[in-house]
Amino acid sequence: MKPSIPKGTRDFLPSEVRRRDYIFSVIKKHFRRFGYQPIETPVMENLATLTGKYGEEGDKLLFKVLNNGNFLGKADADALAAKDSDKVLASISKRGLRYDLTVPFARYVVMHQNDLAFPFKRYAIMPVWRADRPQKGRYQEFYQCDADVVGSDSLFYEAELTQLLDGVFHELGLKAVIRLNNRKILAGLAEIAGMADNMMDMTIAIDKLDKIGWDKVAEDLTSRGANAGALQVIKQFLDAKSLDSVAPLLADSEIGKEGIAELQEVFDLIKQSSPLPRGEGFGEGVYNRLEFDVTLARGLNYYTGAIWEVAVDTDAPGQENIKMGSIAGGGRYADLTSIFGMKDMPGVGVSFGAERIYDVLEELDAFPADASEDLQYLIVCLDKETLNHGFGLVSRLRARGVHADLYPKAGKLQKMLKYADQRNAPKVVIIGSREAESGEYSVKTMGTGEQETLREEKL
RNA sequence: GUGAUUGUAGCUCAGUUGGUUAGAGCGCCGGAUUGUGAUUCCGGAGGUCGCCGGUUCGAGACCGGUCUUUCACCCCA
Repeated sequence: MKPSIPKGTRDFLPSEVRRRDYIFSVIKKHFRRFGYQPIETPVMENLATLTGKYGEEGDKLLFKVLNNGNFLGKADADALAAKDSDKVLASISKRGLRYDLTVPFARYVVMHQNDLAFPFKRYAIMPVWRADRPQKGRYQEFYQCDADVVGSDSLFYEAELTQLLDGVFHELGLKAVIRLNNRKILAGLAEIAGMADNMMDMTIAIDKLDKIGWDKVAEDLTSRGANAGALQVIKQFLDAKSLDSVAPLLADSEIGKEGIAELQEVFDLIKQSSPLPRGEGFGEGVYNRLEFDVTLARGLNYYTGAIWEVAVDTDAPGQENIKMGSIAGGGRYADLTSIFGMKDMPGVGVSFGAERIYDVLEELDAFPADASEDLQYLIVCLDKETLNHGFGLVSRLRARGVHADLYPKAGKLQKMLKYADQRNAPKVVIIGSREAESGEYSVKTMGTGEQETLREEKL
């Protein structure tokens, strides 16, 4: 049979895995730096845990796991006869693959509340699955890197998560633009525009402003039930670029004013407490561009306060041609655990899209050189008699912590050097009868082709 | 889920209005060079033309279906 893998999934070569590990390790380092602790949850959750958490669209994108055994025998016969997939589902599938890391985390917090100290800060770097139609930068299996804190509504966390986002992209050498908004501001807008009942529709429409322009957004809004008065209010709102100019427009909305105050506090905190060296960054207290963006809506239903979205800064030199959606995002959710029976447990978190970050770094050729190199020495032997000597040498080098490998057959040097080249070995130790006798090894540096004679202690 | 798009050697791709034995570059293997890779020269191997069906005397090419790729929606990392 012809080998293949499912749509939207990928295999990774060793060099790719090393570079992915590099991204994960940078992100993990910053998670830990900010006091987040690792947890793990199963790749499968009970389907009931997942359904209804991501909206109607999200439910369609859940991967369902078929029950074991004679699942059709136990299926809802009426629904089956009627070919009603949605209805028959409950009787043939009780598990599903996780769609993100946040909902399983909420479930985890509720189940382990007695073992956790609140505020509880956790991170997780794990794959998630979505039955979406694949595109570039969009896969059915991909990793998310999440940091969340639950059990506090302190705005310090909004500030520190912004610093965390900033720190990761700074270390990765990627210029990013971090956009920040607050759902309460959007709620306030919906209120004064008379669209409080369909705020979701409104935010989805205005989220597309920079992509399709105001005229199309207005069209979209109208089809979603906005009248002329509402359009005017929204237009005026979207034209206000700064927090200061938005604030007066929300003077009549309690929730809107709250959102403004919260965001202002977050920006102030970040600026006042900035650890940046003098002259770094854009004057907002972080390395990357940090902006208030009133058009930022983000899809996930459960966000209630701050929302982030991070994109590649295409104004930065060398990054002009990068076309990629958001590479990180997040937000505050007032109430994610109550559906699992735990009240008053606000949370806030961010998520890094490692796959997209990989694609961007690849396109920018921004991976550090040593991210694709692992082996330090390859040992090659010219004849059978010296092979055992070579195995002794490689064993002693490994015992010292040196990354070393042995070519397992005596063969033509030509072939063995070619193998060393493919293995990306920076140095090759050549053992022939001369070297085995004297203990003076010929060591070739592959990059330059130069060769020197060294004793074992010098390796 | 809707509408497009792609698939030929390990990789990137040619392949004329349907016509003999499907090609190139790179890579791979062997040799020039039995102690020197990445550069040079010579030789060689490698194909179910994504898959299934149809039209035809004849299909890599045309038609239908299906899978996959990419893209726009929807939504999202």
